[in-house]
Amino acid sequence: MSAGEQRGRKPRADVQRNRAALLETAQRHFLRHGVGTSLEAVAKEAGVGPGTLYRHFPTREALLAAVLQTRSDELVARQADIDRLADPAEALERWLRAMEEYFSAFSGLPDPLMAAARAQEPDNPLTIPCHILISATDQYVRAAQLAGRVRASVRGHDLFLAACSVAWIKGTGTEEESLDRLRTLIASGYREPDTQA
Amino acid sequence: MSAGEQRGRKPRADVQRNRAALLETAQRHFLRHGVGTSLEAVAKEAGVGPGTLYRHFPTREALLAAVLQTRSDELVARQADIDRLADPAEALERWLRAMEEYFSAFSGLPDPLMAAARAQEPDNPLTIPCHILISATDQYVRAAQLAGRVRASVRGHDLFLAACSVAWIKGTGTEEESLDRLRTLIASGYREPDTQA
DNA sequence: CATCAAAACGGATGCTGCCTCCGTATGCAT
DNA sequence: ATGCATACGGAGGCAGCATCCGTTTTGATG
Repeated sequence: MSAGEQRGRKPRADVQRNRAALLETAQRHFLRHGVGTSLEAVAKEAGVGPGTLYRHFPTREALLAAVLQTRSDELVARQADIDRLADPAEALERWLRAMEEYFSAFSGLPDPLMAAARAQEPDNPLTIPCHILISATDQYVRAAQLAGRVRASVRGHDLFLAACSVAWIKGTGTEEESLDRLRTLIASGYREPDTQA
Repeated sequence: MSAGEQRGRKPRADVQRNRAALLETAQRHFLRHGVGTSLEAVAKEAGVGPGTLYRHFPTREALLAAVLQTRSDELVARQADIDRLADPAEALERWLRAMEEYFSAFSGLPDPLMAAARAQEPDNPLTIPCHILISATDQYVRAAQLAGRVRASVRGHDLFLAACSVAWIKGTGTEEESLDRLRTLIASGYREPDTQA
């Protein structure tokens, strides 16, 4: 073993090419047909055989998680903006909307997400991201509670579920107006009633 | 045509037998495996061919609607009890829980339900039941609003969506404790804040 | 540059489930 | 008992999943 050698031989070029093509194609298909889209079709359009797809991504969730990585990064980026806000209540609100949009990235996404959030399946590639989101939500909730803007009984996990629900309903094709009514209802549910006046 | 004859010849015996067997078996399979269960398996276990199943119930939704009929009747029965309550706020609450239980009858039920509720697909056999439920919810909401117990901005449709959401989350295997927290949150969202004290 | 072995490819394959079509069987009326 | 409308049921075509293995590609080595 020569010094400076990093982990065996150099990764093959075709591996990276195929992985990139698969991710790109998968994203398009998830966008157009939802998370239940045909993986065979994805492989074919990416110009690889089914075997190659399954070698790169052993399960649908693995592919989904990889495609979602980009969007996770965007979410983290937004977090920086949100953290800059002075009002913790507004920060929470914005964060919830950002999460909801993330959940709505593809139709049908909330289902595998909930499955991953629930479980102690450490091998589910979506589990970690979910728990990160729940923790983050809890942070925002606590901050808003310290400012007396959110009821003390509320937990981050509750609002994670709420955001997931709204995303799920959105995915079923409900009109935006109904969604707004529901969001308002939920907001009334977690906000501390005004003590003034 | 002799008098007293009703609508052509008497319905065949095997038709009714098969229909009953299919409904019974389907209910068991929906309970055990959710609404996505294999219809072939249902047919086989009911002792009929796939063709027979599809002749009786052309789509999965049709079978689902037929199986759900029993439970719809139970819901109507409960309505009688609920209507007897003096407190309209409590009536609304009970009604929401009854609906939620109905939505949770089988895992995965909320999805086809939402699809039916949204659409102007008059041929979807679940559409009518859904709209009935929405109207009923609106009644309870209005009554509670007249008593000043529910915010004026709330619509029956909103709470229908909320109940459906909770049922959906329940179906993903979330613990009962989390569900209760969410129900509480939603209740805080639609209830008129106490003006007393 | 030629050679080699590891690594990756990809498609044939077996499986399950959906839904339809049509030759056959069944049961009601006469 | 007979006839005919009605219903049956399974074979068959299709699509998608996931795997396995013979073949090809690729980077390393001298």
